[in-house]
Amino acid sequence: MKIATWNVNSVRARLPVVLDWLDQAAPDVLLLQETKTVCAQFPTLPFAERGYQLATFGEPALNGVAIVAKHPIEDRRDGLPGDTEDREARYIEATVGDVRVASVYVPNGTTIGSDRFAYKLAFFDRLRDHAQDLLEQDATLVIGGDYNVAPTPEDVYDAAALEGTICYHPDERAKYRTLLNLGLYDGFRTTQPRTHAYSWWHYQGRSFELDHGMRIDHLLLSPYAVDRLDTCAIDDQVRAVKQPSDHVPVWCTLID
DNA sequence: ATGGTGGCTTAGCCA
Repeated sequence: MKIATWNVNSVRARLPVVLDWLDQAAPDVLLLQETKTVCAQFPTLPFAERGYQLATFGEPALNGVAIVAKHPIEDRRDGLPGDTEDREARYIEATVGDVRVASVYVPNGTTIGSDRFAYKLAFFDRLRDHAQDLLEQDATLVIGGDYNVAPTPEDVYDAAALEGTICYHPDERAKYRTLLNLGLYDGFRTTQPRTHAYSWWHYQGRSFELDHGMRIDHLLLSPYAVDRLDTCAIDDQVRAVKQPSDHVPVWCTLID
């Protein structure tokens, strides 16, 4: 089973790029973030024409997550528990085949010390608590998404320069590590322990040409899932297409 | 360099 995650930065603006990649890569499951649309405006037809089913969770203009799958999407849940006031569409989870999958869009945090940064750290606590519940049910679990955290110095283009800045602040890295400490595995690091690779490059300047990127999109796997992990890779060539997302797909294959 | 780029929605926010 091939499972991918991709922050597309608007599914409507990115539709041709997403469909091209889908036709080439043919994943069984694609976990989308930043769809930036209400569900009624989600372009469902081109996915259906390709034999994919959809579960979408959106809001106007911002955020938005979705699960795209070749097989039936069952027992979905929209949103992360732990804060009834939180209306942002950042989490969707469902069962596809014998795997529980989730698409998560962790808040960016904007500025260190801001309200948005506090929301980001609190979101990580809620994600950790919920993942713990799923692990206690012995789920074969894959949580893919834009975590907006580069975990280690190997995951940023200039660790010294970026230390303490958004997406590479020690408080964020500590929150990300609490997920690993539950017993979740970073699929990319498990299969490629020392590869420097990025999943996001800023739109500004010549970030991609200079390879000034960060690895902030991750597939986290439960023990039963990582037992079946075969390959994990980042499709960085997708950043070079016309009108790209600032993120590229990250995918893994699980042995059936 | 308080800029730079992009999307949504329409000038300001969020990333």
